[in-house]
Amino acid sequence: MNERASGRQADSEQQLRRATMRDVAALSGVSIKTVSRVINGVATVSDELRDRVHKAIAQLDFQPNLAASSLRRTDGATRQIALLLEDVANPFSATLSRAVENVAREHGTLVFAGSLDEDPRRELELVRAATLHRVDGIIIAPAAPDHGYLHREIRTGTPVVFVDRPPRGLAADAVLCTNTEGAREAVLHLADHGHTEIAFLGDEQTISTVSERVAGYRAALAERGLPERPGRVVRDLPSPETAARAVGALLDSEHPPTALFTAQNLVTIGAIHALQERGLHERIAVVGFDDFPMADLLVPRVSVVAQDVLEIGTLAVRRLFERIAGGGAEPREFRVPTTLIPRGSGEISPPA
Amino acid sequence: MNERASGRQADSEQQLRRATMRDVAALSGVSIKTVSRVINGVATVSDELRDRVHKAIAQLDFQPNLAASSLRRTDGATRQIALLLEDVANPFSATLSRAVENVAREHGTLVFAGSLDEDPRRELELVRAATLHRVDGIIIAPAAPDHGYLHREIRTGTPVVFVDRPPRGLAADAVLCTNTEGAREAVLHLADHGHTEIAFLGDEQTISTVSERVAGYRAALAERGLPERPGRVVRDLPSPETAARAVGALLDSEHPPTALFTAQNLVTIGAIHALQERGLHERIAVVGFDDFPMADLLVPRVSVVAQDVLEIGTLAVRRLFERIAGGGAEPREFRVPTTLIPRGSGEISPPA
DNA sequence: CTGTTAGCGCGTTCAA
DNA sequence: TTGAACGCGCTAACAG
Repeated sequence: MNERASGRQADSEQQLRRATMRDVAALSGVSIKTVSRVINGVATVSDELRDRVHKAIAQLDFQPNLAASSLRRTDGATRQIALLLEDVANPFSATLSRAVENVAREHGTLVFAGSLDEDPRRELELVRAATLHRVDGIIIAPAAPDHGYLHREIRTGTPVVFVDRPPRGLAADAVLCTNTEGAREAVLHLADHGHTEIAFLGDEQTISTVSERVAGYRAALAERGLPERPGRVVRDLPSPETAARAVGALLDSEHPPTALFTAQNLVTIGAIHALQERGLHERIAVVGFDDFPMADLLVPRVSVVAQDVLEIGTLAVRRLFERIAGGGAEPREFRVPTTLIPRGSGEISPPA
Repeated sequence: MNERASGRQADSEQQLRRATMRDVAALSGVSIKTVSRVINGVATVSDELRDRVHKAIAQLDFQPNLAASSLRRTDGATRQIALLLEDVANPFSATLSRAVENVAREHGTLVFAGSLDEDPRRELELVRAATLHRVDGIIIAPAAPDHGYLHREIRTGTPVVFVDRPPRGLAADAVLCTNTEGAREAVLHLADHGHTEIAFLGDEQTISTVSERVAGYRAALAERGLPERPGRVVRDLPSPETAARAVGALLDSEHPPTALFTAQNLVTIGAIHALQERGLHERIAVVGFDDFPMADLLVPRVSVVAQDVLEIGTLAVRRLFERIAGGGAEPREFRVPTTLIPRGSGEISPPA
């Protein structure tokens, strides 16, 4: 009765049964409910009983079963949230993950991390897995084109906060960066260093993100009275390799640009590769959207418009916990400002 | 009865109660147990009842409560594991995290990710949190100096697999890389390019990791009949800044090295910074332990001994699921081989 | 301040 | 093939 019929042990030792509240109650000679009170820090327990219970807990190494507890509890909180990102291995997602963990820790809650890989089906799967586990809330950098399906989760008490990309077909909180303003600032920066021939290179992850950045690019050109030449806006570059090829094509065109605004991380990296291969990395100006590790070790150092990823994550998770606590405010969109970091590549002048 | 007294809704709509098996049973006119059988794919249910149940499930959007289920089921599996890493935001941890997620997904289980920050107390906290949630298993890149406290968890049925660093004071599975052989190969590589004055720079995260790498360094020197000059082994470099200073000191010393073996990521980056500042990055050879993003965009490209992080993570998580399934084999240490990647910085010859 | 009863949502046991 | 009773570990509502 103190062991289980299982082959799980690593050696020949018997597998131990975990102590329950009943065991603690029996050992300390109180009722199970008194143990519960002690565990939950309810004040109405005499010092003597509390001591006895604590001793029994220590002796048995009792660890309360959180799942059983939240099953019974009125608020039903499970003290776990889900964080669904593009890919936990990329620096943006990884940093976001850390920010969320830091705040979740203050709330005594654990974080499920999952990768969507830009796959809407994967998004559905992971959201479903999260609700099966009855997470207290979800933070999501979405891949799906429509999020109406989340309405049901929100209505049944699982708040959802979007990061990086806004919800579609659903009213929900979102924490985004200032895509348009950031892109505009980058392109103005290039223009102010004398460039009139500036190309835009972007990926196609989310139409909203890319289109906001294109809008910023165009706004900057318009502000400086620069024309947008045909073929200067290249999108749909899913990898550094395709980005490198696109840069090659631009440079080989009739009117090659003298500056590049690369609207995403991997695109920036691909562009730098292409420029290095042609020996043009000291002649063509580059400003990238999103900072990346090592950007200040390259030659030239890479100027970027940086997102404050920690701030985005922190805002998102704080908002989520407000919702979990019962905040019934209207859904809101938060915008975290970007910062231009001049390091060298964006300050290259055009050829005289 | 179909709503809850809670302020959680985002707008003025009523909060919905989640459907339970009881609701499904009532709507489809069968017993709760039959619903349970359908959910769990037990064959002994007539087609007609199964259909009725499926319809009711769809109509009510019923999602079984995994926690309640595992509370009752014999194996007690919760379909969640914990992954405790140095810092989910660093590339090594992030890649490991992705490998674990990929395999966990095949097993229908979610992954809690947590950061230890080299803090033993944090390790205890997170392991405790994981057991409170009754995770099915734990993968850990440990920070604590002793892991005896985990013996109890393993005995109560929570298997633990170590990654990157071995357990101490505990017999448990571990997946590590070939630190000694990798370091040896790096230093032999430098020696074979003509270097006789090779310095070792390392951090101090784990004595075992660093000391294995030092052992490899010394083995290589011995094999080539090279003496180890005093002061050539520098450890305890926690950051790129301290590493950069250490490189400066070495270069200013009486017998400056002509090649550096940097035994950890951040140390490598700090060393490159220092060399760049002195304009020596094309003259002093460098081989780093651990690959890092952008290593092939720097000038010169950085030669490294790379760990196969995906393989380490995959092995670890596979082993964990074997344990969860009840594999009672002896604890084992797996070693994943490293790979030397020559890119330029390690092939610089010493001055004639 | 303490204990008793009931039941969260579900799987198991066993009888029909 | 189906269902009733029971209990997993815990907390809520009430009684004393």
